[in-house]
Amino acid sequence: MTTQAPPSTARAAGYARGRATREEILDAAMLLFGEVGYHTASLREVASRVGISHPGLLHHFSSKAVLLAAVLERRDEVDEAAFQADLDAGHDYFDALARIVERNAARPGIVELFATLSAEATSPDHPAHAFFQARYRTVVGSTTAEFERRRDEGRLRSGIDPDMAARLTVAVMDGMQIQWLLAADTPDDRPDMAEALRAQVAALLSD
Amino acid sequence: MTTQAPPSTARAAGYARGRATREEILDAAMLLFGEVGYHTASLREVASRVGISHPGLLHHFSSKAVLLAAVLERRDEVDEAAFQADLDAGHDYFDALARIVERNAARPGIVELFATLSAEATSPDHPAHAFFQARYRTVVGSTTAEFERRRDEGRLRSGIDPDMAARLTVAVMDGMQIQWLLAADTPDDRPDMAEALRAQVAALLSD
DNA sequence: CTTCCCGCTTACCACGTGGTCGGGATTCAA
DNA sequence: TTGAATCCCGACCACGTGGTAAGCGGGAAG
Repeated sequence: MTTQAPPSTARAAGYARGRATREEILDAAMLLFGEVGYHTASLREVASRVGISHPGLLHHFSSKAVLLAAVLERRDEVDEAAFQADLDAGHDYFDALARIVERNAARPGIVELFATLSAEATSPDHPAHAFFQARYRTVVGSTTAEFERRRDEGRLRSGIDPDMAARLTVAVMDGMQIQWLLAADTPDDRPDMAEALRAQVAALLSD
Repeated sequence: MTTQAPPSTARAAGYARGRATREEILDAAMLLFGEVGYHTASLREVASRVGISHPGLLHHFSSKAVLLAAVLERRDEVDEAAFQADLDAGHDYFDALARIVERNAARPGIVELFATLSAEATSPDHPAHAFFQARYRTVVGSTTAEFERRRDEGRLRSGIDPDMAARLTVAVMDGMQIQWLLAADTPDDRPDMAEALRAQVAALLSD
C-alpha cells in the first residue's frame, strides 16, 4: 500500500517466516469461518490451529475484522483467476461458472464460508456487509450481461428478463449450497450443485 | 405435552400473565435471531426487549436452545396453516407458495430468521440442525410431488427431473432471500421475491 | 560484531455470555 | 383468608471473548 521503498532492493514486507505463517493463518481462518461463521469463530481457535498464540495472530492481522477482510479478498482473487482462465481457455460463461461450483464442491470449507457469511453479512453493520453487496452486484451484473448476449442471439427463453434470469441463477447457486451443506451427513439426498446449475441455465435458455 | 389433567377444568398451563409474556418472548426472540443470528443473540437482549430480566426469561424457556426450538416450531405452524388455507381456498400450489413469500416480504424479521438460521444450522451440532434437515426434506418432497403431477399432465418442461425442479425452486426461494436482505439499504436493486418465484416456476413448466 | 526489526510469547484486562440459586411478589383456587 | 403455584428479580458464577502491554530470542543488514 505504501509508496515508500525499502532502502536498496525491492523486498516483500517482513521475513519469509512471517509471510508463511500469514498464509497459514488465512487458510485456517477460512476453514473455521466456514465451519462456525465469523461471529462464533474465535481468534484463539484460529491461532491454535496454526500453532501460535492469539496475540501472535494479532501481530499479523490487527483485528478480527481485518482478518475477515483478508480471507474474503484472497478467496475472491483465487476464484476470479480460475474463472478468467476457464473463459480464456474457450469455455462457455456458464460452463466456467459450473466449474467454479465443481471445484468448490471439493472444498466444503469454502462453501460453508460463503453460505454462512453471506447470510451473516446481511446485517448492515456486519464487517463484510459492503463486501458482499459489491460482490453480488458484480456477479449478477456480469451474468445479466451474458443473458443479454444470449437474448440477442435469440437463445433466451421468451418472457424472461435477463436481469431476472441472472438473479435466479445466482439464487440457485446460493440456495443449493444450503441444501448441499445441510445434507452433509445424509449423502443420499445430497444434490449435485454443478448439475443443478446446468439444469437451471438450461431451463432459462430456449430449446 | 403431558397427559396429566388439571384437577377439575381443562386449563392451559400457567396463569394468563405468564402465557402473554411467553408470547412476547417468542416474538422478540424471532426478531432478534433474525437480526443477528442465534449464536450472536443474547438472552439478556431478548429479555430486555420484553421488559424482563434474563433469569425471568429462563423461567419460561429453560435454555437458549429450547427457546430457539419454540420459535421455529411456532413459525412453522403459522406458515403451514396459512399455506393450507390458501390451498383449501382453491389456490394453485405454486400460487400458495408465492403468497407465503409475499407475506414474508412484509415481515423482514421472519426472512432474516430463516436465511440466517438455515445457514447457521448447516453445522451438524447446531441445535436447529435436525429441524432444518426435516424441514427441507418435507418441503422439497411436497414440491417434487407437485412437479410430478404437472409432468403427468405433460406440463413439466422436457428434460427436467421433478426432484431437480423442486430443489431448484426452493433454492431460488432461499437464494433470493439473501439478495433481498443484502439490498435492504439500496432499495433500487432489491428483487421482488414473489415475482422471482413465479418466474422460476414458469421457466420450469412448459409453454 | 553491533543494531534493529520481526515474530511471537506470557500475563493481563474489561466485558458479555448462558446458567444457577434463593427469595419476594402476585395470582389463583379452596 | 389461607396456601400453593406461578412469575419474576438481584446477585452470583465460571468461562470465553477481542484486544493490550511488555518483553524476549533470533535472523537480517550495516
